[in-house]
Parts: sequence; C-alpha cells; structure tokens
Amino acid sequence: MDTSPIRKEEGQVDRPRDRIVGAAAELFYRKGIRATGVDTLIEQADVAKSTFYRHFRSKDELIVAWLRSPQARWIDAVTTRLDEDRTPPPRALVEFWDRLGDWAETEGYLGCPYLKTLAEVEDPFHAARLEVAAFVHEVDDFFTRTATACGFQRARELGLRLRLLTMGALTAIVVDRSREPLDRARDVTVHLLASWQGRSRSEMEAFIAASTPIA
Amino acid sequence: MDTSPIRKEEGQVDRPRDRIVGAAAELFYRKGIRATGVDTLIEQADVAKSTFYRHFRSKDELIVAWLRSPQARWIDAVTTRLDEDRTPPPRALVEFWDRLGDWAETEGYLGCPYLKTLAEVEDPFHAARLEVAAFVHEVDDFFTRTATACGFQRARELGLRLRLLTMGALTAIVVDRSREPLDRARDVTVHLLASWQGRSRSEMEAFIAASTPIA
DNA sequence: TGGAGTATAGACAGACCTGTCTGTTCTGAC
DNA sequence: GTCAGAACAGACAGGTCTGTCTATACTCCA
Repeated sequence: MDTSPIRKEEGQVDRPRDRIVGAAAELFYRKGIRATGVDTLIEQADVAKSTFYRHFRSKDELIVAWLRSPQARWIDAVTTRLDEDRTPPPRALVEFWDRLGDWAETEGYLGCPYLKTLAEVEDPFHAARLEVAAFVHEVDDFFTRTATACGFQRARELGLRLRLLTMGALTAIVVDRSREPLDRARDVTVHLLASWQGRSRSEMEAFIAASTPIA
Repeated sequence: MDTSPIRKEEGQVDRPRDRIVGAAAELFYRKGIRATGVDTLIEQADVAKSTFYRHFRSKDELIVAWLRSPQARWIDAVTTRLDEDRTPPPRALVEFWDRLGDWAETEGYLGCPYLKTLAEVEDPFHAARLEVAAFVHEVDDFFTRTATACGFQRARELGLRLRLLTMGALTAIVVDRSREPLDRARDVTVHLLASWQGRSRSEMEAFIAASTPIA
C-alpha cells in the first residue's frame, strides 16, 4: 500500500491523498457535500484532477474517507481526553458534555458531520449512511461501556438514552447558535442518572463527586 | 391577493401555487432540497416554469413556503390531536411522543423537515434558517406552556430540555431506522419530570395518571 | 367584444456538475 | 542513466442547474 517515499514526519507536507481528505473535511463540513464540487476540492487540495480520481473512485468514496478521518471523528477526541485525564466513569458521563464542548469550541462549529451527512445523502444504503450508523453505534458503545463501569443497571438502555440526548444537543447548538444546549444536556444527564438509579439528584451528584480517578 | 376565481372547495383541483408547494413538500422532503431541481418541481406540480416564477421569486422562497405549509408543520398535527383528545397537561408531556409517532407513522418518515433544512442550507442568515429557528421556538413554547400548566417549577428551562430530547429522537429515528427512540424519549421524559420535581419515578407516574381531561 | 390577468410550452443563457482522457513532468529506486 | 509510478495541467463530453424570455392560449368580468 504505502509505497510512497514521503513519510509524514517533521514539517513534511501531506501527501496528495491526505491533502484531498483535508480539503474535504474543510469544504464538505463548511459548505456542504453537494455544494462542494470536485473542481473546488482539487483546487483547495492543490492536486490534479487525475490524482483525485486515482485515489478515489468517485466523490462518494471521498465522503466516506472524510467520515473516517480524525477531523470528523469527534468521539475519539472526547474519549482520548477523558482517558488522558483518568476521568472516573461516573464523572465521565457528566464531563462528556464539557469535552464535547471543547471539540465544538474549535472555531466555527456547524453541527455534527455525521448528522449533516445523514441529511445530505438521501440514499439510505449509500456507504456514507452506513458509516454514519457505524459511528453512532460507537457513541452508543462509549456510553454503554461507561455506564457499565459505573455499575448502573441496564447500561445499554441507559446508554441509548444518553446518545439520544447527544444527537439533540449537537443539533440544538446550531439552531440556538449557543453552547447552552450542552449545559442543559449535562443537567438532564444528572437527572436521568439519579432517577434511573432511584436516587435523588443530590445523592447522584454526591456519588459522582465521590468517584476517584482511574489508577 | 386572492383574485383567482377558483376557490378551493369540494373536489376542486388545487390552484397552481398550492400544487407547487405540494410538489415541494413531496420532493424537498423525499429527495432533498438541493437534489430537487426547478424543472422537476414544475413537472410534478404540472405547471409552467413562468407560473412557478410568478408565484415564487426564487427556489429559496419556495423552501420557506414549504416550511410554513401544514405538511411540514408537525407541531400543529401533534397539538391539534392533543387538544382534540382534551389531554391534560401532565399526560400531554408523555403522550406527546405517541402523537409525534403518529405523525412519523405516515409512510416514509425521513426525518424532521426543519432539521433536514438546517443541514442543507448552509447560510445561517438564509430565510429558511430563520424559519427553522422560529419553528423550534414554537416547540419550546408548547413544552413551556404545558409544563407551566402542570405547575412544574422553572417551566421554560424544563421545556428547553424536552425540546433537546425531541430533536434527538427525530434524528435517531432515521439513524436507527426504528421507532424505538420515541419510546426511549418518553421514558427519559418521565425520569426527568420525576427528578425535576424531586420525586420518584413511580410518584411521577401516579401524578400523570391522576390528571383528568380538560373540561 | 374586448381586455386584464393568469396560465401554457419551451427555447435559451451561463454557470456548474462529475468523470474521462491525453500528454507532459517529476521523483525515487535500482 | 533508466524506468515505473505518480503527479501535473487542462481539454472535453454530456449532463444538470437556476432564472429569463418570447409567444400563445384560456378565463372571467365588464
């Protein structure tokens, strides 16, 4: 595969393929998938058209490559950060919203790349739509894993509910043009966890506060 | 304004303008806004191109007309039904999800028209985006009004949280290709209401069940 | 009967779209 | 120095898009 001599190290310029994906991450996200033409992409990536079609059979294939790139995969940014901070599971369910806010903090948040793709790609069997479903599944897994680690009952069902909230918050940020939805989502999370365990809100807050960092 | 002789009564065929909006409701929703060309719209509406541009200055203007049409305004379908059933406020907050399900039941639910528009129209100051914000505000108002009628504290803040959940559920239905997100949203609602009022889930369920129909 | 308003059909401009193709130049390995 | 693979530039086909425009027909009312 990687027969190219250029290794991506120190100040090295990205290889053409990476530049194309980078351009896609920028333009698909900011201007929209349909609104971004191949000519615009190759200009932004500073690449010849034939190079584009050497790396990607079609524009559709590039959409999938974009969704698999770190620029789109916000769940990685969030979990990596939670892991680095050795955030204990109960706290992670709450701080998740802060870390999601950090990711959206990067100038010009315009919505979740996956939810945007969902709305722009009509064909339900398009590879990009499958990629969206796979990503959402990963978010489900994160919540389930963390809820399980907290010792919560029916962790999967709880996780699916938190994911619901995540999709709502990511969209609401765009509509409201404000980051308040994240605070509200965090608040709902605490209420839900409390009621889920049959405890009061303050008891749940105490439980969360009492959790200690991972060794 | 309405100088046309054709009044929309008994079996009367829709006037051209209505046919155009109808075609837009169908095509914008099913195939997407950008994916639907003016030529396709006029063919579906069985209307001449100049007729189209007589009624709408541009395609953008038609997007707004679509969002204002009953076909898009699901909140009206939901509240009308709740009113007809004389659903008492506490029950309305829960049955809201069932009525939303009824609306989405109509064959081929493909997501909330407003959230789709949000993703397809990039310009944040586009008239269609303002229409989306206005609609979401109406949903907020519904929840706030109902929560107030229930006697709940901080009804506005509660309403904003329920709207968050709504946006998540409407999107999740599409991703999951299932109506389960609505059930989960309803469940979260009960948990949230309970904890919001500092009560247990079963107490809240009893409170909801005890509410009586509006006179 | 005539005229205003609304409808029809359809050509057209000018831009943009995706994907193909030709031909030239660069680059790294041997 | 040679050669293969990869990059470059850019023309091109065939289609789509929005919006304008001309020319013609219908319909209601006075």
